[in-house]
Amino acid sequence: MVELAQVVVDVPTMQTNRPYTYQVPVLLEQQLQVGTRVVVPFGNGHRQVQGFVVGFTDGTDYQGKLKPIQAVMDLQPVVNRELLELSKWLADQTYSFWIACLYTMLPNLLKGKAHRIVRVVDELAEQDYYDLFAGRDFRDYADFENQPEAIARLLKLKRAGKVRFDYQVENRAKAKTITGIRPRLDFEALEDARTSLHPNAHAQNRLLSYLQSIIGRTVVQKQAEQQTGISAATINQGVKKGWLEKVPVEVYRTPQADDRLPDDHHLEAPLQLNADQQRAVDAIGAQVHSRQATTFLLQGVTGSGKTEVYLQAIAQALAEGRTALMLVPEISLTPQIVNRFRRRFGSQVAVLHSGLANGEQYDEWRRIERGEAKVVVGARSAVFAPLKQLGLIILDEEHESSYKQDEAPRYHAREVAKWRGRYHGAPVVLGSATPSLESRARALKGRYQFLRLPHRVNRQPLPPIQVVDMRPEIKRRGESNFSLPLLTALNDRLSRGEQSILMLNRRGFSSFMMCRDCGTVLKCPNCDISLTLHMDTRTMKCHYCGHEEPIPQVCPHCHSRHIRYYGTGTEKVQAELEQLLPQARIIRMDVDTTRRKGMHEKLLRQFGDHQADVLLGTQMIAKGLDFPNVTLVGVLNADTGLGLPDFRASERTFDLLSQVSGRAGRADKAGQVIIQTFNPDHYAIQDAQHHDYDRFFYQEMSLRRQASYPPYYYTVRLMASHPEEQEAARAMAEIKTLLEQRLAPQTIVLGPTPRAIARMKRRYYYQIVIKYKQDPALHKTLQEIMQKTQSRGFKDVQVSIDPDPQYFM
DNA sequence: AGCACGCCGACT
DNA sequence: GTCGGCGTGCTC
Repeated sequence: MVELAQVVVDVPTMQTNRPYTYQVPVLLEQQLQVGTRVVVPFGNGHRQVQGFVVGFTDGTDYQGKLKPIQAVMDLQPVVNRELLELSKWLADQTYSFWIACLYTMLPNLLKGKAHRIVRVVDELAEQDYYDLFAGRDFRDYADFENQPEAIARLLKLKRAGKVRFDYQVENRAKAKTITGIRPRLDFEALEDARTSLHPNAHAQNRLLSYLQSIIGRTVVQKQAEQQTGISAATINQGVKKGWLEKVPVEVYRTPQADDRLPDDHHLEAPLQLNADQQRAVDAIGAQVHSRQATTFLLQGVTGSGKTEVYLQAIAQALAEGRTALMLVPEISLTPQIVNRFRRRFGSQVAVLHSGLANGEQYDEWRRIERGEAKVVVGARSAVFAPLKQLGLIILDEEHESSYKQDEAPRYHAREVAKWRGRYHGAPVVLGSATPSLESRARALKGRYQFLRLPHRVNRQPLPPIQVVDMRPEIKRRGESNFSLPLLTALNDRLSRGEQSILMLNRRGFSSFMMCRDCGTVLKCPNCDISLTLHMDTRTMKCHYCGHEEPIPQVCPHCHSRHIRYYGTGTEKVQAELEQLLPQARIIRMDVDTTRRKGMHEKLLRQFGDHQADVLLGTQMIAKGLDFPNVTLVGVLNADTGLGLPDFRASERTFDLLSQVSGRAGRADKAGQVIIQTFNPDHYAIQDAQHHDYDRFFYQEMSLRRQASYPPYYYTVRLMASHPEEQEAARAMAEIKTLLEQRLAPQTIVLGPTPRAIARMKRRYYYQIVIKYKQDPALHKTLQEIMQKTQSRGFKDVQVSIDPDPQYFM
């Protein structure tokens, strides 16, 4: 009985979203395993694609002739049984392609690159040969991109049988190697060589005795040269004479390890815990020990020592011979936490996030896969780290929306973590100072085990928060981003040599160009949204599609010269601040100043070294920063997020304000927080002012209950887009009819409505929001919709389904 | 996705 | 008549 392989191919469409059956050539039988990548022929012609072996079978219903697998790309499976199962579950839960889920779990380099090669197979006309192939007999098809005439000529030649298209899947995953040297002779033979040397050949003599000292070992050539002073030239001579050979040595591309970190023999000792921390560590440790997949909610105020609880719980998992996963929202923003883990656990720590270079990402992944790294610190996608024997999973700042991926597959790391916890019998700890309403509600219901750290470790009170009503300020002093109290406080810090952080809440706000005569706002030609002014590049940019154009001198509509920019951008605030406080040194941090790799860390280091007095930035500065010299935190516009049409607007505002407040007075100096707002009476702002999470929680819960929103209801968002607005609307109307036929009567279907940004990238968007408590028909119906929208009735309609969406705009 | 097949209008 | 446009269906 011949075994056949089931392969999921890299063709992300609904029609091909299932395994295909292939023959296994005898030569490949040994290497082929479930979870290895393969190259398979697919479709007509000579097309080949990458695929994953997901199983073996001995028969198939398929009537046609089975094709053989062409090549095996991996010596070892790249997806183990757990992750294969997880990928299947993920595809089902998020209504996405299995192949897309597999790639999401793996480092980028494991996505093969498909090359189309155009090969000359028959005599060509002189002109064609010269123009298209420049004297060679093959070219990469990609070279002809953006040359439609050339492509047309190639297709013609193909039809005439003069050229052929070949396919090649390139395996981009390669280990980095450096040169090592290894003796080829034994001690006596090297000794013989030495005695027959010319007496003047001192260098070679030294080389030979060095080789004698490293018999049976391989040494990195660079190291050998440094240690012994022997030159590369001498080593090359030795190779020629057959004394030694050069061999490639595999090395890991390790991401920015801080050189001040200790080696594994001088690791930092655990800190003394207070009673609350100890109780938390004990509770988690007990579940690690008994392998219970309990979910904990660890709610601790800023500065309550959550991280130390994590570290000690992880140490327990390691002591039990298990591994641990630590997730943080945006790791590139928190280098401090990575360093803290490295100081405690040394080289057992691997770091995994999308900011790494592909090579680094791949190498960290392999260290984990091989069991060399036992603790993984990483962002969202690190939840798929191939750790075996997982003993503990931690999600810090569990309320952060960045744990939800906002493109397909739209998974939430929290749910994946719980799945893996169940698989391994590992507890999951959700940590936050301001838990999501969903998590806190589950903790109260007993679905999660609730742990609290109500006290700060240093026993310092939380900093006082002053709320400044901007309405009278504006009346008194005119348009300004700075109220008098804030300005006074800034001046005060400046004279005392202390530092300040200023945050501009830019959500839903940016600087746009408007004509003062006719009111025309400069808009993106592809999207239904105004263009944003970027002074650094002196262009107008669309934040949605990337469209860019020069800053207009006159209004494109009425040709008036009175075209100005409005809105509050960080640049504009910086300019105003420079005028008000000319002596202050300011560092601005936003998407523009941190675009370049490493700029983030650089700016933060500069601020930490007190090379500036004020750090001015957007949301990105709110998280995890810990600068002892910062005693003032100002929020310039606390409420720009409140007006958004999103039921989580208040929650986000409360989280953000609580978060930034924690940045002031972390060490022995007392801190102060000033929040400027036009809504001083809003409960989100008031409760943040009084550090009162509970009050906010109950208030917000009652609103959610009234409006039937999470955590009382679950939500799903469906989106459809089409280049023609009516087509998008029509498709959605049809989907709505289907939903109403199938779903339970208690389920609420809202819409279809045009999205807040109705047009993006030349497509019109409509959405439907489903709210439900329990609906046995929902899952099947949504799958049916994904199928149905492939048919001709939905030509050019793109439909996406977002379970538990984080944003509704 | 990428390709072949097949139907239709526009051209040497 | 044939060339090439695009809509349709299939890929183990």
